[in-house]
Amino acid sequence: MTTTPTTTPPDEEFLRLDRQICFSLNAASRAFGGVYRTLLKDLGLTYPQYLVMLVLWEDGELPVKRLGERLRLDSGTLSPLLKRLEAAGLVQRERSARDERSVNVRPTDAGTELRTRAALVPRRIAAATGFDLAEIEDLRARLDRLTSALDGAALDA
Amino acid sequence: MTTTPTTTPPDEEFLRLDRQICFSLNAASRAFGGVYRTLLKDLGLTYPQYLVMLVLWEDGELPVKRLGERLRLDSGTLSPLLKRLEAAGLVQRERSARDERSVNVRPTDAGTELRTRAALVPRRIAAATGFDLAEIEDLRARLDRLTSALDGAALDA
DNA sequence: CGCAATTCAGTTGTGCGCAATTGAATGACG
DNA sequence: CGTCATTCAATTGCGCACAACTGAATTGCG
Repeated sequence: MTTTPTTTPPDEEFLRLDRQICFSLNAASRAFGGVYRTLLKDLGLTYPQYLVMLVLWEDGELPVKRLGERLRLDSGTLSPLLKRLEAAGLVQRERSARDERSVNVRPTDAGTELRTRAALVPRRIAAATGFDLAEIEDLRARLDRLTSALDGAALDA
Repeated sequence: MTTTPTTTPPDEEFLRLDRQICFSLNAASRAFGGVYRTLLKDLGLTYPQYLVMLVLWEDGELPVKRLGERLRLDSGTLSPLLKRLEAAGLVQRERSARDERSVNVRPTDAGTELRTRAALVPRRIAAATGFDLAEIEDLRARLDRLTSALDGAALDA
């Protein structure tokens, strides 16, 4: 087949499933979910709950608002999630004294102790990917750039 | 700081949120979701529904099982999703005559017509990423490789 | 043929993820 | 000081995603 300049690759060509990055991205995200699910089962955490604990281990204590900013999640997701973590005895929530609209979240002792057990997770995840650290870092950088671009583009809606 | 061979980077170092590829991946996936949400609103489709239609546009008709294999989704996700697509008049479901356990799904005329309107979506998505086609293709290949590795690693659970 | 294992779609229950709304608390402004 | 807009967390409603289960249909095997 020679090139057909009058009918360059039509839009429909790009509708093929195997051409959609979003699909590959979505599939990779869910594949990660599966691996995390098995790894985190011992800790009694889901993957999003694990992300919340990561932030709390770093920051110690912070309002729900900041937590949402760091994780790109809103209160509709975080409120019930934090209640479950509180019910599990891993975090504590309390209204800020300075600003009673705000709720501060911090890990309990049990939540803090969980960190040492969680410390093994990243290495096992990295091993499951089959990528070396440089590859992972490169991919992460590309994905962050992608997210920034997409978030920027979403503003034009 | 010189190299400290006795205490190489501890596991805890990798617990930092900004070190987790999974988080970048998850964030990128949801950022895509946001862009698709606005783009697909005109078509009356959600993003997963759009993926289903992509497969149906390619294959014309196929059983739920095959649909799930191509999209990496199970019946728990697809059954209600397909019901909604059927209620919207975009697909038709019917029991296979050869094997009554199987249900074949195919686009209705309205579903097929939607394809021409959807043809504009991929280009607009590509534009939103700010990546050129080669970059997208490269990223897609890496992600697919990642998914394969993760799916393979999940089997050891 | 007859029975057991397998293969299907569908259902149920739990947990995100997000839009939209609610209602309390705060801050700005006259 | 009062009013009004803003800023919070929480709630509601809907749609995935996945595990576990159900029940019908089919296949395999003796």
